[in-house]
Amino acid sequence: MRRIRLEDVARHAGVSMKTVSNVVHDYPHVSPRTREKVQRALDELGYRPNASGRRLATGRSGMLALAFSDVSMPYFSELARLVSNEASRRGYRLLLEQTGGTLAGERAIVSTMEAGLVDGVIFQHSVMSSTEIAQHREDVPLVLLGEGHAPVSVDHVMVDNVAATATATRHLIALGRRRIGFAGHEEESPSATSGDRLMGYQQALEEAGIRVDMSLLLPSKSVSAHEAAFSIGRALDRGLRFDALVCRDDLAAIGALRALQERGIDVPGTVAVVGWDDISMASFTHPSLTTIAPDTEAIANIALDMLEERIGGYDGLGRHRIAGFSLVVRESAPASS
Amino acid sequence: MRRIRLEDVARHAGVSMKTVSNVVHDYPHVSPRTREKVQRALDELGYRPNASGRRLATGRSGMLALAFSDVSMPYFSELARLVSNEASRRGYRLLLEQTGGTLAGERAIVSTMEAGLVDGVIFQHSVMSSTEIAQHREDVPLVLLGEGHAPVSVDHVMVDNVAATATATRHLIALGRRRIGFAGHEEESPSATSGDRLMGYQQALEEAGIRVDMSLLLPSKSVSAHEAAFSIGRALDRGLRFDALVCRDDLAAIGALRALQERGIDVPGTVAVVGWDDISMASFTHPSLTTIAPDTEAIANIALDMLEERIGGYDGLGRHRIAGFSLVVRESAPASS
DNA sequence: GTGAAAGCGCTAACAA
DNA sequence: TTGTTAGCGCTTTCAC
Repeated sequence: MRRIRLEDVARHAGVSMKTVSNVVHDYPHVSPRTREKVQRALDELGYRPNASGRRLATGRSGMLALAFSDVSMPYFSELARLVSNEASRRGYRLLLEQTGGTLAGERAIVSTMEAGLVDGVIFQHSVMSSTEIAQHREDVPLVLLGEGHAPVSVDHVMVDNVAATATATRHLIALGRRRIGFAGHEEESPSATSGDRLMGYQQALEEAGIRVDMSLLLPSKSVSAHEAAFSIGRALDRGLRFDALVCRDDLAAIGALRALQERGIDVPGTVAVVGWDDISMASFTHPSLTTIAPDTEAIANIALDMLEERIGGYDGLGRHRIAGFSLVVRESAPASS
Repeated sequence: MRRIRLEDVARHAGVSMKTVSNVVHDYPHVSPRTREKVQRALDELGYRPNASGRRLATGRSGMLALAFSDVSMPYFSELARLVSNEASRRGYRLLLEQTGGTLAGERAIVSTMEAGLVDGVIFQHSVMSSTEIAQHREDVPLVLLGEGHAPVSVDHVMVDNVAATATATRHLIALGRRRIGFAGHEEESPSATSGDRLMGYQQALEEAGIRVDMSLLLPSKSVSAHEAAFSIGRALDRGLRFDALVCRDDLAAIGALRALQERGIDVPGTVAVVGWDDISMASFTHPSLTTIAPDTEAIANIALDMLEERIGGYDGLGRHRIAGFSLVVRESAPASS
């Protein structure tokens, strides 16, 4: 059984394709009689519009791509949920692209993307230089997410990671902690995200007159709970001591909790821990995590707003927007009371 | 600057569109000279094929849809990662669709999907009847994931939830536990998944001659760590006692750990807990979770295999495939030693 | 080995 | 208000 086309419906109803198209699209100027007649034909034949045809004719695909390293990471999956919901509210479908966090993966996304596949791209890059991204991407509307310097030509939304991490660090200082470590950043070539967070950490320490002790920097082989637990555990076993830990993200914090608990070290009694992201699991760890909650809803909305403006033809310079954050105080680093 | 089309390249190279197309697609029968000439034109003009055009001509979109309730749930996001990777390995892009776990949401996915948008759909439904899905979907290749009875016409891949949950329950029995509860299923109208798991739980108890005590069934308002923690906590506060808990999924188990810890109840000493899914967080809870690990890689692969066969024209009856599982023993319900 | 031309299904400008 | 028609960019017979 062949697919039903617009033309079939037109013939069946005894009208032109244009009229059928009008009915399908709920155009105002159709006489009730015609409309009804066409509607009946539509129903009888079970017409389903063909997306490719429409796309070719309009030049719009109705799809957006969301690209980042790995959906299975809670921060990204929670972001994907928001972006997907908001995109479908705005009439777009969402294409998911994973880069694996590698340069090759990010390059593949950027260069492979065929013209006309998607109307716009939201891309959280981590290794590729944003200038390189901008070059390849002059043809498709693009919004960059996350840290790093965006080139002037490209829209960008981020959270002030430096300020946020400083806030978290100050919270620990207010708790009376002095030997405050930082954990979970990449061992070699830290990402822009890690860089900013380290900077905020350092800033808050210096502000309080605490010297930054390099031995309290505990990077891990990769950004994951597992590797963080491993490297923090190893440091503890070597005899390193600290009374608080600022973690690169909640996964690292969860790894930290694990490493500390395995060694019978009390959290937050002996070591207070703060995370970053406020993934939903953060309320359910034991103890629950004090963490930075970026305003992901704002991120999703701003990104989509800017993308829609670009799709709509806006062609100005790249905009640079900041989304908010807040410190969510839970058990792993309670209020100083 | 206008987009470069195939025709532009053809004119520039002084050949026909067909020849350019041949070069683009690496067709064998092109003379080296022509090939080189065309390639040069391609490079000079910076040609990028237009996806919509190709799609319309070939009838293939190169896209698959993956639909389920909510990407932010760890089981789904981890599944999405696998499916996305495997799909792109096979040359497909992945469209993400969230149903919100509601009937309306599932219906929207199924009926809204325009023809030609995707070449196939992988759908983990939870409320919609599979017969209804099958009806709406005669035009697009479809593979159903998860529990529930699939209609004969539709391909389906699932894990034997009854057997798996029975295995988990037997593990608790072998540990000497006798008052074994079940937690985290939906309060009203349990999903097929919850139903199967409850059945496996019951089966194992009966096998061991343990009477099923209805008061040990602890449903929650919705499937989430939060609601599970709430309803388990409330039961404990009412004085209910048990020595083990089979949880509907890892999120429920994480909620259970939380509720138990808040009340100072030792896990696994006083209460042993098992989960379902083996989400990556399961290794990092405190104590880490003993859980059922479905073979999600197999699920992803089998689903994609079947989908590709359908796309390739296979038109037989629906196949019904079973993916494996294993019990991963961790701290929350250790080996009986 | 290469070219010409007829679609794929839909939209939109222009007529009527 | 409705119809006609020329594309959108690519693929693919079928000649040459």
